[in-house]
Amino acid sequence: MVNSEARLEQMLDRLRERDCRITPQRVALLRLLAADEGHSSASHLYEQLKTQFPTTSLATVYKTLNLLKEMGEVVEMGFGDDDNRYDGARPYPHPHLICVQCHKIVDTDTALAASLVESVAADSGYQITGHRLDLYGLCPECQGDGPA
Amino acid sequence: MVNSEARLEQMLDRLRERDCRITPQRVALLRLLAADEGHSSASHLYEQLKTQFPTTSLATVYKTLNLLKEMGEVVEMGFGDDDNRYDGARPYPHPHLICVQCHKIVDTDTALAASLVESVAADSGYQITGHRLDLYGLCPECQGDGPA
DNA sequence: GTGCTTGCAAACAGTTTGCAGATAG
DNA sequence: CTATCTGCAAACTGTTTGCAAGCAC
Repeated sequence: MVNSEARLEQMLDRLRERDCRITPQRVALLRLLAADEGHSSASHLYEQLKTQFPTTSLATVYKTLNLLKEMGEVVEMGFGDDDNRYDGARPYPHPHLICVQCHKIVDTDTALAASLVESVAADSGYQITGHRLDLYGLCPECQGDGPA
Repeated sequence: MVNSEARLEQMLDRLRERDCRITPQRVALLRLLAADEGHSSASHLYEQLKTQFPTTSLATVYKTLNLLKEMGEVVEMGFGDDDNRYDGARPYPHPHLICVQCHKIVDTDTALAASLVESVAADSGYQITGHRLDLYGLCPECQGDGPA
């Protein structure tokens, strides 16, 4: 797990590089993202921010999120049915484990992902630039609980 | 590539099993899905259907798509930014190659996907029920074309 | 002081739902 | 004949945009 304060500083630096203003709202949002409070959705992040900035709006959250996404500092994960989730702690492709019951999203890492990408790239002639790997299943806690 | 007529019949049988009515609109939609006209979106399928059924509506497309999804005969792929795509030719998890330029989606198969899933499952303690693997890149045709 | 940022509200797009008439079985 | 399906229109939800006031620099 990366140090979330270091990650926060890193994102702030990237914002400064781009001559973006460092507002308290942005710092608070970046802190949430850097701490990886569990691949939150925009509205979840908004709820958390409201405790510190009661007048903040979802639009601001989305604007900042889009800015970070453009900068490549945050990865947006879209699902058809659910709202999008944002991964700011580790903004590079890595497999996600998604619990189908509690909807928790966990990061993983495996060298196999890279070899899989290479192998498919070689077979297909595609020039691979990125990927997304989501594994759906029951997390250990939910296996004990039995179905809802 | 599977035989799309056979796949069509298979889907029709599954509908009959469930005592669902076989309407001309449904047959036409299933035919499009079975032929795998390139992981179409709902509105693309709708456009194609309109040439045969000028009065058809998007709602009907969605209703049938949701029915098939429930039955597990079609896989819905959601993206945050784009509309959802539907894969009816091969309704089981397999890696997709997605061209970042022409947005074409191609099916692939690799044994590595299965070993990757097993490996992560073993490491994590998750009971994996499904997965989704999308590789983004430039397809061979678009590599030649250069950037837009 | 300048102009980027905020936050409100309204606009937007894709998807879903309700319902009356049509139709498969 | 009856229950399901169709197709229209309206509702819904998550996301984006426009704009005036506020604030970082």
